[in-house]
Amino acid sequence: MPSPPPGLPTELAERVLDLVATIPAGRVMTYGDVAAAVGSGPRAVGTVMSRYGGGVPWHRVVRADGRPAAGHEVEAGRLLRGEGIAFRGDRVDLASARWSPPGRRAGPD
DNA sequence: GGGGTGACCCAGT
DNA sequence: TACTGGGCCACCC
Repeated sequence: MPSPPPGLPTELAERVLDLVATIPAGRVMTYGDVAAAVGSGPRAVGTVMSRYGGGVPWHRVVRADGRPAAGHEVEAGRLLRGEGIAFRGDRVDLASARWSPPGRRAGPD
């Protein structure tokens, strides 16, 4: 069993993790995108990821400039390349890899 | 209740 | 492209 981090996950953390878990392989989202989707700020998302990101594809969440999470550039880059994500130097090519969750508005309901 | 910290974002230079 | 300053939100002491 993976050792759970100290402190219990908050409601915001659950929303962030749930969303990140839905990001398909080969695609990425920025902290800002995730923040907007859960109705919070990018700093808060970063905090959540640093504390509870271990259980989700955290490498699929990158900064607004396409660079992977601070302190995990190498690890994230290795995983992302393994998923076939296009790179521009050390940064993800957001133009082709950026992803957004499907909005219920567009679908039948 | 107040202040510090952090896997951030944006605009300006 | 790199650096700086201000703003943003949640969590911890």
